[in-house]
Order: sequence, then C-alpha cells, then structure tokens
Amino acid sequence: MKDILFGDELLKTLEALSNPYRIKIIGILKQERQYVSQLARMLSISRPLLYLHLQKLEDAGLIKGQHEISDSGKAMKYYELISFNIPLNEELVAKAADSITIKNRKD
Amino acid sequence: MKDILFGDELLKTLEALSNPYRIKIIGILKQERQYVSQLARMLSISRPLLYLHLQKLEDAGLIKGQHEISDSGKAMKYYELISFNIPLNEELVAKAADSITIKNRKD
DNA sequence: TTCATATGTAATAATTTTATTACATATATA
DNA sequence: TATATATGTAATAAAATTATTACATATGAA
Repeated sequence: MKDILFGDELLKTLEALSNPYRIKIIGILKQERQYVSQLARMLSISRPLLYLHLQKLEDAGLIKGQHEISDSGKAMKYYELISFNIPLNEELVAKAADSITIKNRKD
Repeated sequence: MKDILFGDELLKTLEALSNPYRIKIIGILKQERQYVSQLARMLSISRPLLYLHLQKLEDAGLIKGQHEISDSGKAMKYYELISFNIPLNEELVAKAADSITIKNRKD
C-alpha cells in the first residue's frame, strides 16, 4: 500500500493522476498486471508515449515495473498497481499546503 | 459539500489540485474566505495569475466567488472554499476510467 | 484632484507537458 | 534467414499550462 503523503508527494501523486491515459492505466492494472507492449495496444498509443506515462505513475509510487523472462524466453517488462487510498479533503490539502514548494520554473 | 465525481469530473478536480498555488489557495480559504487582492498579496502573485488559478478551482467546483460591497463602499470579490472529501483509491480511479474521455488535443 | 485600492481582461511570452518519429538491440518462430 | 515481437531511448514537434505585461473602470480617503 502506498504511503501517507506529505506536501510535495501529494502534489506529485495528484499530477500523476491528472491525465486520462494514466487514469486508464490504473484502471487496467487494477484488474491485472500487464507488460508494456500489451498495455500500449490496449490503450492504442505508442510505446514511447506509454513509457512517459508509466514513468510518471511509477515516480509517484502508484505502480511498479519488473523485468521477467517469458516462458518462451523473451524479455518482458510487467507493470502492476500499488494499492492506494488517499482521503482527498480540505484538511489533507491544507496540511500539504504548509509544506509545499513553489519551485522556480525552469529547473 | 462538493458532489460525488464521475470520470471527467474526477479528472478536472485532480487537475485543479495539481498546482502548488492552487493547493495553497485551498489552504488559505479553508481558514477563512478572502477577497481577490488580499489573496494575491498573501500568495505574492499578480492578480491576473491568481484569476487563472481561481478560475480553475471554481470550474472544478472547489471554491466559489461572490461579489460584495464593503462597508466603505468598494466592490469586492470574495472566494470561499466548498467542502470536499474524495476517497481517492484504485476503485474510484478505475470507475472513472470507464467513463473518461480522451479528448482530441487542440479543441 | 490626486493617490491608493478595488475590480476585470486581452494579448503575449515562457515553460512544461504531451506526442511523434526515428533509432537500436534481442529472442522466438516460420 | 526473414518476420514478428519484445525491450529501450534520444531528438524533435505540438499543444497545453502557467506567467507577465499592459490596459481599463470604479470608489474612498487625503
């Protein structure tokens, strides 16, 4: 289960979930783990684009990837969901606000 | 209290909360409503930029604005928080995924 | 009347995010 | 060996988001 969140972590998690493809990725991985190429087909997007989205989800700690060798011997990368449950209310957001960083753009 | 969320609404709400200034705005308005110029000073940002952020929060149904005439007779616009509590977990996100729209970029 | 403060928005610039294209490597199967 | 599938990433383009600048209007107080 994904950890409790501090300010910048909450922001990162919300950003990670703020995209339709990434929402759909969570929906798919909730049912069953998938390997990258298969996931790309299910979403009808290219692998490079998918990697970008997977990276953001993984950076936020919402999914994790692992390499495996398939029965037939091919290298596969599987992604699976990390369970999470965030009570997104004004208390949590206000608490996050206290420790949030407004980062200089461009670095 | 803000309503329960469907797919595109959840996305809109998450997007609205995916910015440090907007997180801070929620934090401030949780304590007490504020008028625009005052809020801009508290955040150390310009009003035009603040308007942009307020608009996104209001579009998501997280805050609401109202005009008032101050005691001294000046036109003021106050914003206040709308309470919300979203159980952000994989069930909710998966449910949202079913009804989410991947919109054509550029319209 | 002048200064300070409030409102609001249009036009533009800067930056980040998203998406595409073009590579390269490896293994299984026909 | 050729074809299909898997991996991964660098370079670039396109689009959206964020931020700035420059306006304009109105009221209260000095």
